[in-house]
Amino acid sequence: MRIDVRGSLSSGQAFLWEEDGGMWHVINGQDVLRIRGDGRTASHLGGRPDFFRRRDDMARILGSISRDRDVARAVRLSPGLRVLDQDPFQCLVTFIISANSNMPRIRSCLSRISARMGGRAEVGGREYRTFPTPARLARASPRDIAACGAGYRSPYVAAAARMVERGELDLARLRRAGYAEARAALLAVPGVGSKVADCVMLFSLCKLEAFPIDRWMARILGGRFGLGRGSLTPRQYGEAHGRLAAHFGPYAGYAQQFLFKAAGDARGASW
DNA sequence: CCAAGGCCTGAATG
DNA sequence: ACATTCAGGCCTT
Repeated sequence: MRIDVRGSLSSGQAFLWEEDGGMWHVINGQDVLRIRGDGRTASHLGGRPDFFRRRDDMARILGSISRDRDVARAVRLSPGLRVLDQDPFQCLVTFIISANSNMPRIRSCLSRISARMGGRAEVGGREYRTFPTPARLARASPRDIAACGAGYRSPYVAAAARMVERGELDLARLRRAGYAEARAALLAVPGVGSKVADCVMLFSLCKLEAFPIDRWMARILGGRFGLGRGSLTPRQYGEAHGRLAAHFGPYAGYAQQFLFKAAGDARGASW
């Protein structure tokens, strides 16, 4: 199945990207990815990032998660949707900032952080600002970060950058760790709760069983899984996550992404 | 562990 | 025009 580049980029996983003459340019950490319409990806840094997780066995994954009727329908609606494999530090900062916010503001805040603190990269005759390194962001004060529009999340972002810079949070190692270990390590970061941890794990740490339950997902699955309307307490989140992981299986994160995309499309979301 | 309240900020609503 | 409300939660009491 052909990868749906636009749909995947605009499904709430990534925010620093733009379409440019039939191509997409994505800021992924210190890298700038040039993505063609068919999903073929070139790295400015010269590595071989698997941004669209092409190594995943999609037939197996779709077969597994499509045992659920709602997921099967969502897959039929957006068969080219993919879970992205993003730069972990950028992803961590992104979802700390996402708390109690909305997509346009998340994007504008991240854009300013890159514009003011990111490196420069010339790609296709245009200059891009990449995402700041942990070291660079660790040097920034909460005021600097607040000036980018992060609001009360600013000290969390500063603290997270310092933890990564000092090696107290080893994101590269967590990519190879199990779900429980990665989750525990992330929850030790200020500004990171269950939901943000699941986002970081699914979108940048290869934990395909992670199933972020945000306000949207709570509404989408509310009746079926007894999630109720209000916000989930940590205990409720844990119990719900257990039920969802058991129901959707080892690729529950993919299921979540298809459900989220379908619900967003249904209400005519403009992102 | 649970509940309630507060929180930057800005677009959308009344 | 001006005041609430609400938004992909989390932290503190």
